[in-house]
Amino acid sequence: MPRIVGERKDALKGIAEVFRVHGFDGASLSLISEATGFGKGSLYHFFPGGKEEMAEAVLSDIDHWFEQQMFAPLRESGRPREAIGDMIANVERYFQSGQRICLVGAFALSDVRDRFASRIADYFTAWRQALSYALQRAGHAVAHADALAEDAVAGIQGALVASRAFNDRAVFARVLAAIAARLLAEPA
Amino acid sequence: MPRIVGERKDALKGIAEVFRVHGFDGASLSLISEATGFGKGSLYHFFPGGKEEMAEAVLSDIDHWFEQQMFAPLRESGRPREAIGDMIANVERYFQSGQRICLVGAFALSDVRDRFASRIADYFTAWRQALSYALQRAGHAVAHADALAEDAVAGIQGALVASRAFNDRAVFARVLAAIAARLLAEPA
DNA sequence: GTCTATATGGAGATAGAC
DNA sequence: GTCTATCTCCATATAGAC
Repeated sequence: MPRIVGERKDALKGIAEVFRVHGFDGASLSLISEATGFGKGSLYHFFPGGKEEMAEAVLSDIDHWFEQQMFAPLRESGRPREAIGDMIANVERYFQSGQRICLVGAFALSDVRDRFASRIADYFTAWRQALSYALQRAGHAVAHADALAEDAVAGIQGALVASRAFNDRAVFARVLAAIAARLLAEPA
Repeated sequence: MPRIVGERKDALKGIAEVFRVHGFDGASLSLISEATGFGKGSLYHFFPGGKEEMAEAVLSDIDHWFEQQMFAPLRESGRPREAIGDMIANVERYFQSGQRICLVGAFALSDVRDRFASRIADYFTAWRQALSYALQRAGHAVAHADALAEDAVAGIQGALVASRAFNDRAVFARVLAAIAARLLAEPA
């Protein structure tokens, strides 16, 4: 008997989770089918382009979420220092203290990087720019703000790798705290 | 006609490269066969445990290389600040300005982490300890040295992710320079 | 829109001749 | 120690009934 009628967006969260845990290559359609509750037929109905189209949709979804929850506040807040503090707290929550990795970062490190290169670069570029702009409004010179922002965005990825490597979420907390301290230090 | 007789160690570099580029799952025996010049028969003769044993051997090889080239000098040099500077230069060279990723870091981020958890943790732990010890001899208090070392080890991984994400080796150079500046700052 | 059945290819791994 | 042939399994993707 057919399940309740669904739509494309209902599958996205489950697909994202499978890509996050198993990577693009390791994300088999069986796993995706299990995680979403949709059969292969339905999945190909929603995503005729197969896994590639699923990954595009997931990356687009993540981009949208970060834009709204992380980047826009950094760009628009009247209290830039506060917005930076909120970003750190959001990072801690979103990545679950390092227990959950960054799908975009993992793709960047893997052999599918070239296939999704522009989406990956856009995500990181938007983050760096939004953070740099907040730092500038907080009183930093442009060049210094750019450097700090780039260092922080990279540092967060490093914190994720390291906390998984050490298998210790405390590592994530400590490295993130060090990044926060650099971002929130008084402008020279 | 059979090729010149080889041995296990002749295959390691090629196998490592395939794992680095394609990840554990993406590293098919065909690719490994092509990269090493050995047929599947020979590969299974050298590594009866298949891909798993190949990965163990590669990780062990990398561990050995880093121990000799990077960790031992950090632990033993009479000029710790100089040793730290050398480490940065070695990192720049080894990872080819971010064009070459860290196999251990990539494994840590992927779903094979649990399978090789202790080797991965050992590699990062040895690095962190060796660097912290050099920082202590350079005049830092133990707690500060530990924190600086952890931040730097994580930061290098982040620099690799970011430079691939931005597809810009200048990112690697800049982030690595920022890490070096923190490591070489005068002790408080 | 959902499902089952199936096509086709390539995966990891093994056997055995040389 | 090397190779080719082969086994089995599961991958992505498709076709078509409901």
